[in-house]
Amino acid sequence: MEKNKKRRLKTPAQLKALEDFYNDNKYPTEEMKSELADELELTEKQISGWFCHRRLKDKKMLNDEVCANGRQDRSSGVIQDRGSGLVQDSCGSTKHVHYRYLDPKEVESHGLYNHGFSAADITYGHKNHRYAENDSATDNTSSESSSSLQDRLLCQGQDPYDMEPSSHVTPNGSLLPPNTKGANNMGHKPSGYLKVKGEIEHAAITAVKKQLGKHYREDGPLLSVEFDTIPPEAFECQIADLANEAYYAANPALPNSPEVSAVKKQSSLSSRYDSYFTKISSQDSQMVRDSTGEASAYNNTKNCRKGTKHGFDGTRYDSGSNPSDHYEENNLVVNQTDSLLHGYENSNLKNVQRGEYVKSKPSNSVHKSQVYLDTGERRGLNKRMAKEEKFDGDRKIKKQYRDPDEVRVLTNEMTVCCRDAI
DNA sequence: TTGTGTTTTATTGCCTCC
DNA sequence: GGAGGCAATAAAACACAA
Repeated sequence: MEKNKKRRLKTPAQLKALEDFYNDNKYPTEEMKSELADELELTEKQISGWFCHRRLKDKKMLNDEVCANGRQDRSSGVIQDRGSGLVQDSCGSTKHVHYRYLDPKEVESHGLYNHGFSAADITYGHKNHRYAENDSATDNTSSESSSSLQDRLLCQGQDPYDMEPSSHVTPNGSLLPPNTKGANNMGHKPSGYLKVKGEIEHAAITAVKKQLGKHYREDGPLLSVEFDTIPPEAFECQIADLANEAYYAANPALPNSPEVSAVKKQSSLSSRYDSYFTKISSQDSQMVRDSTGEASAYNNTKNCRKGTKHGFDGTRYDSGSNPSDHYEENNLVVNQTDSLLHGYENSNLKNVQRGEYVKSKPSNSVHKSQVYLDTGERRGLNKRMAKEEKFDGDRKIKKQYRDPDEVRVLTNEMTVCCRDAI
């Protein structure tokens, strides 16, 4: 007690090691803690405490982000619809509400269908603050596999906010329970009826709505209504096909779209690319020297995370040096300038598949960083974020002017590896 | 330099699970 | 009942504006 009377700050090296370890495993075992304690010359108690507080911090940031995002969605007129049943009251506090107050039709009429699954949902977990980014650079195998948010993020493929209906719908169309793990990670744990209504039913409604596409009509029947068996010739109407074509043309990423098979093919491949690019980018951030020959000084934990972003920058360079390679494979026309300006979004293949949506609504991750930095709500965080943003920005500039040969090398590496993956 | 706000660390109590 | 985790709290350390 006497010794610990005055708390001691962890050294940067200790923090780095702890963060690294935390990114790999949020819940270390006794042996791990012991090893870590030995390595870092700390007590197991300190290690346990640090991990405990670190988890709390993650959780807190997660909640903050949910609130911030909720406010933003609200201000843009979009009702919260993330399968969690979250809405916000007039004070901005987050609440779980009974579903009867959240009419799916009303949700749709507010543009959920057209915009609700935009980048906001896809990149919702893509935190902008420092710890969130960190997690994106590692394979999170922990029990929470949360975000950090998990975000959690691009390379994890397990975004707690990623409520892609496809993950809830089996090939035969039956609905599976949503990823409750992800729901738990939201930091809001409704119980009993609300839990069922909020997590399962809403995800089901969302999935059905997405499958129905424009055929989901405001004046249509309730989703729970059972119908008589439809005669086999019922779907032979050409008008329906025409309608489908028109709609699919505008929404190539819809599950029912004729292009969906191609997109799906890309999807499975993309996820592999995503994870590989993450690894590459992680290595990239550690190994690649910039054009000035200056060794990268960013190979600490934080910047491994940032490496994820830059990893996508790498893919962006790839697509930039040969614009046709990347996007044409997806049968999507993406403005090259746009891809450079919004490279992070567009280079995320998940988002590319939803290019229309991404373009229709700015990325939430971008929004969030702006909100945080502009409003000054979180002063301390903002200060640090601003510093890191600046740091990151400088780095971006450096990377943008990196020797193209290096980019080419990376591109080739990726190509080879992707070929292997195939 | 000082006051204030934020972050980090340590402690404690409660809860859940085995 | 013990172990581990979570949440609340206190206080030191830190950052920054006036």
